[in-house]
Amino acid sequence: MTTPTDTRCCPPVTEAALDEEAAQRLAGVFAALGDPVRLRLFSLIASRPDGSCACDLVGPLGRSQPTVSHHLRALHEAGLVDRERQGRWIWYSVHPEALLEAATLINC
Amino acid sequence: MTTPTDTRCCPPVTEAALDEEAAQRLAGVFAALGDPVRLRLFSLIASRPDGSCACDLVGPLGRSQPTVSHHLRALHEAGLVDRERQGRWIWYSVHPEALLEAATLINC
DNA sequence: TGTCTATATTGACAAGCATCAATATATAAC
DNA sequence: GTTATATATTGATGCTTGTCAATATAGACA
Repeated sequence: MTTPTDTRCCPPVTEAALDEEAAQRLAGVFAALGDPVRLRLFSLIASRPDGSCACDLVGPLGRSQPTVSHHLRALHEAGLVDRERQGRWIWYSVHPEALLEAATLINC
Repeated sequence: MTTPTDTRCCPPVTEAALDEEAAQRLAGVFAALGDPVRLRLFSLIASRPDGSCACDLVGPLGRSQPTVSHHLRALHEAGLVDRERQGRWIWYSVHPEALLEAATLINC
């Protein structure tokens, strides 16, 4: 059983100013979405219900494989995507918590 | 008379992948929120119903006046805040459209 | 006019980041 | 074992960005 609510979640930005610690954490999430290539990458993963194989993410972006891998790592470290090995492939899928907190903040 | 709805608004990220043009535009909004100082700055403005005088935004952030002015310009250029001169002071307030589109995208 | 105050701009610097080619690692299949 | 494929890491490069001190701009008021 998991906790139903994220205890770190902040109220909408219209209700209270952020403290430094929350700003640091949430800015990391927004920064991860703040690059056009990475945002498209994230949207490619999110738009497939079961996630995406990394091998399917290189072509559509017009960037080299190392660059895509670098961005996937950034999304993962920001808490936005999960990765799971499946044989020779690695499967990426949305990790909803970070996205939820970010959405809650700006959902006014 | 202004258009009542923003025709550029995108469906949630779980429904469709972004094209390059939309990714460019939305990444700009997320990038503006992707710095801790700027995110706190934005939250300070957003948490006051009538907006904030720039003069009230320098103190709480622990940054120099030029740095705060620089970040205010970044928020304004990203479409996140409006500015309005009121005598000797300049009033900043949330410009909801860009925030709405960003929130719609990640509100899953 | 001149002075005071609020805000913006300029210029410089260091740190960070997006990108790629080359290489490494890891799994699968033979 | 070897070979092939998928992904990650390393190292280098050029561009961007956050920051401040110094300066400029612009409005208010005497």
